[in-house]
Amino acid sequence: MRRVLEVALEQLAAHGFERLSVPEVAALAGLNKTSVYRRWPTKADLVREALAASMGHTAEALDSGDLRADLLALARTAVVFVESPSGLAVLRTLLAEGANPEVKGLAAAMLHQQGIIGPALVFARAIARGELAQDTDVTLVLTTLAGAIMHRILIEQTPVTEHFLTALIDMVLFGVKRR
Amino acid sequence: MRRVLEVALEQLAAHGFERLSVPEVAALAGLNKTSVYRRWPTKADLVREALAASMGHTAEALDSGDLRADLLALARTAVVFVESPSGLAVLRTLLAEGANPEVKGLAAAMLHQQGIIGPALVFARAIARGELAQDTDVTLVLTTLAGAIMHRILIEQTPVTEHFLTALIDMVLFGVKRR
DNA sequence: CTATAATGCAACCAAGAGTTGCTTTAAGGA
DNA sequence: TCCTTAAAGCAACTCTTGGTTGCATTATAG
Repeated sequence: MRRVLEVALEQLAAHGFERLSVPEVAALAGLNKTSVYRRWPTKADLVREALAASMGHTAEALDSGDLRADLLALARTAVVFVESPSGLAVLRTLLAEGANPEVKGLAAAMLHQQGIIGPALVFARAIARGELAQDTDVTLVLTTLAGAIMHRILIEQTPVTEHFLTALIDMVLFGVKRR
Repeated sequence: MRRVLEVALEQLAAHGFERLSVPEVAALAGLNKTSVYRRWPTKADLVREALAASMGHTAEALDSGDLRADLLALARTAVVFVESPSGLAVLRTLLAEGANPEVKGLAAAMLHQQGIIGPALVFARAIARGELAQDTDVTLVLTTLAGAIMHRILIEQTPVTEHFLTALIDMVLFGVKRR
């Protein structure tokens, strides 16, 4: 039974939500499709549970007293998530099927649960600490960091190295700190 | 007949390649599906022609003598493309259906034709001019700029304002120029 | 006015998602 | 060991949808 969720996740990552076929998942898991339909009446139910089962650990908030260190740690956990099957699945789905509301809520909830919120706190503290200017455009920085990482993973399809991460964060931090 | 291509493009942008239905496109265009199937035997044929018909104008290389100005101009034309129906369609499709080879070649060709190459030249000239250090990590900068813009459009689904563009480029350029 | 090409149309086929009713298997308790 | 019950299997069916085909209709041009 656990096998079904694994297969569903694989299929989701491989083909996206739309092309995912419940009967096929059942077949690949060695089950009869009726068994699967019995437990998960809709495709969304199945996918939801598969995604939920694949995470469990949320990123805890960090506070090392240094923005760079906090960001690096945050980025590392984010990358681990985004490079994981479920992370890839969520992102791909969110990007591709941004229209489909059924999917959109599902994926967005996932991203939130996964602590894509943490960063806001980290920046707030950096500003309170005086490390960043009061009027820092936090949104811009977040967009930039997240965008670069996703571009690297989804489009260039290149693994995110530690070197890339430090270079990226150093560049952006340098750019944002003195303006 | 031209109407079919327009509708196909809309549908592609709205639902992605996989969910695009030829019969539905025909209906929306006020044609009988047989007429459409006659001219474009496969979905890929239809989409290919729809995309091809929607572009035509490629970004010409820029050389204002100032990296910031060149980048801004380049980014603006890139944004125009990415925010256009065909651009959105290509990107969404490329991201979502990166697996599907049929689609992959189609989308990749489009991106290339659209001059996502230009930036390399611009940076080469900036380095030759001495505006950037010899060992500048051009790839990182490109990844960052492209990623931020795509994140903004595809995930945040917020239009790219002039203000966002200048803030982004200023931040990144500042970060990369002195290190 | 007629020949030819383009379009419409209705019927059909095939595949795949999801449903249903019933049978079989498994497991646990008396 | 047998009986009860829950879970899984299975086959048949429905319904939707993509795609095909043969033929009728319209239009265009020589």
